Amino acid sequence: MPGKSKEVIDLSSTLPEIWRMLSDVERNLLRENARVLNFKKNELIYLEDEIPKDLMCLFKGKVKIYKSGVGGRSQIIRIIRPYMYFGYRAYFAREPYVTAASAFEACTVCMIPMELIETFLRKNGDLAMFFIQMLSVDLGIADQRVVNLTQKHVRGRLAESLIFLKESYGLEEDGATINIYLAREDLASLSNMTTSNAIRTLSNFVNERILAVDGRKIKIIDEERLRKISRIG
Amino acid sequence: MPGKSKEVIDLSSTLPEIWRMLSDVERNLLRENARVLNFKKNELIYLEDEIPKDLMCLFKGKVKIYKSGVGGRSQIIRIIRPYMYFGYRAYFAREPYVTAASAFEACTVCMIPMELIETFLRKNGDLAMFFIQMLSVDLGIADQRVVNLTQKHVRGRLAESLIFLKESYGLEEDGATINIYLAREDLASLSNMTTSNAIRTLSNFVNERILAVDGRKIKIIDEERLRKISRIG
DNA sequence: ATATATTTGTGTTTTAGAACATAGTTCTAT
DNA sequence: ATAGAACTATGTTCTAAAACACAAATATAT
Repeated sequence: MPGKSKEVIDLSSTLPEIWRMLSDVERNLLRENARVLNFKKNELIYLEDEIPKDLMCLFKGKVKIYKSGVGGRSQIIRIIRPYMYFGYRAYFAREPYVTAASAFEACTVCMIPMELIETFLRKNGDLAMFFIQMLSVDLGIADQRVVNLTQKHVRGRLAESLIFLKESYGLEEDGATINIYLAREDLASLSNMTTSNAIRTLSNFVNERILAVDGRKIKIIDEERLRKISRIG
Repeated sequence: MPGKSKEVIDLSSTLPEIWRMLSDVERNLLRENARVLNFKKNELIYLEDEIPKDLMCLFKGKVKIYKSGVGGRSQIIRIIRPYMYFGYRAYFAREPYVTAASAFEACTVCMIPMELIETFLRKNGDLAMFFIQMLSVDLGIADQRVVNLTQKHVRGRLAESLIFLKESYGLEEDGATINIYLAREDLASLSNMTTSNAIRTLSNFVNERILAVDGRKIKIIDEERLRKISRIG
């Protein structure tokens, strides 16, 4: 069970886009209804086929949104970093979740009832546009992803995922190590390949001096080359 | 150049969802700004990298939304049937188009300036929710599509496309012929395979008495089996 | 601390589907 | 009506990536 935190959170700084658009009355309602939950590493946040109830905002940690495909093979659809919103699409579509979400590492998530969000945005054009824009951006990314995952070869797909991880979570103090430690299996599921192929292609990149790998730590040595591999597929 | 039609269109019946949600003043504005254009078969409606300006509603005909991928290989992202809206995602995301649209067959399209739509929905929660819901449904479909196109085999992907075409455009009077005539190349681009493979797999389905094919006419003989192939991949 | 499970790494085999080649057929334009 | 282009069909070859098999290295739990 996820732990319920009772500490006081300053929503004006953690949910700035939404907070800014609300009236005082609405802000009070938000404060009263928002809950903050903690999840342990690998804990499930929501499951496929569940009924969506909350808008979620990741305060701390890393989350993967994934889908189980043909023959149980799972596929990471997107990854969430702090202060990104998630979990609202299915509610708006009036559908159960078609994806699941779980914590890559210990997480803190703010949950806000979707009913509340919907009443807010029905009266607030700016808030409505905020969600419309997020959905539109995500839909564009999904369309792009269809082409990338189906047309690029394994090297291109892995290179792309590594760059994506770097842009999402940034680098450590050394200016080279990607700031997320994934299992090879997750790297594979993000790049639509088998685990063996992720391992093999990663070793190839190391031999070609594009990366340096130490367990789950991945250092980008030659980003230019990595980007080129991603581009040409 | 697409032809500009001067005939009077009854927007209350062609754009019922939007019309219903507007005030009289807004309806007049809509009438004054909506244009109806005709496109010939294979004519381009919009192009990748263009700046999106209009919400489009297909009144007549069939439209494909596609993306050119790695090495010029093009991929159909979705297909539009009458009274579906399209062309608005990129505007909302504040991006140029990342897809192109062209007419499978002669089309009539209603164009409404996006600025107008945005001002409407900023004041109208129901209209905002209408777009939020459309985007949310489409995003769910795109997520599902990523898994289907990457994990299913050619037979599964083609079977799925055929069922999708049937559900989108329906059957002819004989209750079996899919009501759209696509080139094998388009069938391939919809199912993420090469044209040769689309042709070959289609012939296999004919040999297995799942389909009957006469040129571009495709008859579904054994829908149950087709659905099973689509399901198991 | 030690047993058990999970993850990583590598070599080998198999296969689905792309690429290529060629020919027949059906549109389309003048 | 006829030439050229585009589409459809089928056989053959080739290759990327999956599937499988087995160690070795780590992590996790008792």
